[in-house]
Amino acid sequence: MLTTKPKLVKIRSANRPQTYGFAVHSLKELVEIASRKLEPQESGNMQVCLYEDGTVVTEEYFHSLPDNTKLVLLPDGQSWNAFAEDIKRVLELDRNAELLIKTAQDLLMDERSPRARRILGDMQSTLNETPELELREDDQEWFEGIPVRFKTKSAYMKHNCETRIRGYLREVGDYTQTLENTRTKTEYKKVVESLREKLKAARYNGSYFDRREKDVNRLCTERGWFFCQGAYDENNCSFFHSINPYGSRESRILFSTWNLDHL
DNA sequence: AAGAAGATCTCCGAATACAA
DNA sequence: TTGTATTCGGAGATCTTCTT
Repeated sequence: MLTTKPKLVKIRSANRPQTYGFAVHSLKELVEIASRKLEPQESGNMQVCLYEDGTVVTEEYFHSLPDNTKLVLLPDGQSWNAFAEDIKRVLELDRNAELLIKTAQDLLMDERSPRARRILGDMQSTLNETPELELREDDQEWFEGIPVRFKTKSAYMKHNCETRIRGYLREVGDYTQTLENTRTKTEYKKVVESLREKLKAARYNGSYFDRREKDVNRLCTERGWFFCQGAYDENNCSFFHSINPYGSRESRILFSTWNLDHL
């Protein structure tokens, strides 16, 4: 019996990144053995797509593929988006962080396009952030320029919030002088006084920036992420603005320009 | 004369420094 | 710890100058 040369392919399932190599004589054969190996629990019909762009592979097309083409096995009708898969891989930060930083650095060296440089630069600095560190002794760079009495990031952020709120309050108080009408003026003063007492009782809401606080008291996540809440007349931010001032000195400084309401 | 480019002014929020 | 004055930098508005 004449045996034709088998086709060599690499194939993975849609759900798992592990790739397997097979040597087969037809697409039909590939679907059979790959299904058994990769998706033994799937009972429905399966199809094969190109990993690269999701093109569905037919029997005829299969024979024209070069050896070692990367393929994906998935249920009939389901489409494959390699781009989404690549992004997902990049986002598996914990597993890939070091490799990613190195790769981004290398690419950045040769990259000329400003847009690509920006994306790579952002990625690199985001990956380099160390929000998990909390103590001054562990992240001295973060504390550069901050009085020595602050030993933890959270304590400083809390203080930072208090002074900010006091600043706002002061501004509101200063506005009194611009009022002409005496009755309005006294009423306004009363409101400001009441506001002052309430804020004082609430310790100037320092807990807003303190990630050690209970969920209801803080505006950030337990890791220190703040999300833009959208403009004052909207319920959320359509741009998904976010920042973690606990991550790096730069983010901490940048955060001081944040108003959390889009301005 | 019109539009582009540059310079200047003004306002605001936050940082900083200092006092109480 | 809290309050206050000063400084700094960014951003927008406005005015001025330059170019065509």
